[in-house]
Amino acid sequence: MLINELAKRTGITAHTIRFYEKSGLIKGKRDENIKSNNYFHYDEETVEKLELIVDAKAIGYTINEISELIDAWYSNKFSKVEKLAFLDEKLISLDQKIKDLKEMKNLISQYKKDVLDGKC
Amino acid sequence: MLINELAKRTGITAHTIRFYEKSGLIKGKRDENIKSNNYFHYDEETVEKLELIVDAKAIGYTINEISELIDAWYSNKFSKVEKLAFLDEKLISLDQKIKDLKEMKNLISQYKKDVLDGKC
DNA sequence: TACAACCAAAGAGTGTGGTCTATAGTTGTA
DNA sequence: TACAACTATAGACCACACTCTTTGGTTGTA
Repeated sequence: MLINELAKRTGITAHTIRFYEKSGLIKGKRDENIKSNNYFHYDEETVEKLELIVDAKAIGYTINEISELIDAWYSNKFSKVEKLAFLDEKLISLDQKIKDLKEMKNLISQYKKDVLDGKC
Repeated sequence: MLINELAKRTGITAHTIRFYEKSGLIKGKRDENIKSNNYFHYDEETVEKLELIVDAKAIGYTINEISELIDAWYSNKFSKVEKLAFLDEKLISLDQKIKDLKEMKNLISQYKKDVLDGKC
């Protein structure tokens, strides 16, 4: 699959995909049989990764965090134990974020009460 | 209270406080009795606002969103109905964010299972 | 009165995450 | 074979949220 098909399938522009490639989040391969061009070819795993990137960005993960997450999942850079430790860390910080969001909900609910009571 | 005391109390640098002031999030007042200088003076409300800013930033709110939130709470720019509508909107988007975070938790838990099962 | 610590305002610089432009080459269809 | 549509690379540009520097002045303590 070439970059334009990948872009269509994921809804991410070719530009941004190239940016992610440059940032090390994904990796296309050249086809060695084709010498007339230098095009990148992408596989299904890349589609999965881009979907993960979209989700992770939505919750505020940085490119760097996403890169680590992809490594924990797809690469063999880390041992089983290291991968599990990293993923546990992510789960804990997600719980913290959820807690923070709930606190903000309480705060805003309090604001609402005060507005209703004409306190401001 | 002058800027340095405000900085100490909130843990935000004077520089950043001036940046927030320039961005319209907070407003110091000049003391009209003092003509030898042009220093800003801050009240307790500003401390509250800065604490709100810290919390809101932690959950990923932009300066602009925080500015709107402060207006919804402290200013008289908006009617009661407008304030309530705005705050309800914020509550809904917070719920969405919590949902997104929970989805990411599920995803990462699945990754953990796969790592445990030696699937990657 | 020297001087460190403080203050304001303007503007330059930084890092992140894109987004766009320019250039140059390749491919597929009419 | 003309030409639209595709590709890569490099680098410019953007908004955001700071962060730091410069300049010039004020205040409080020894």
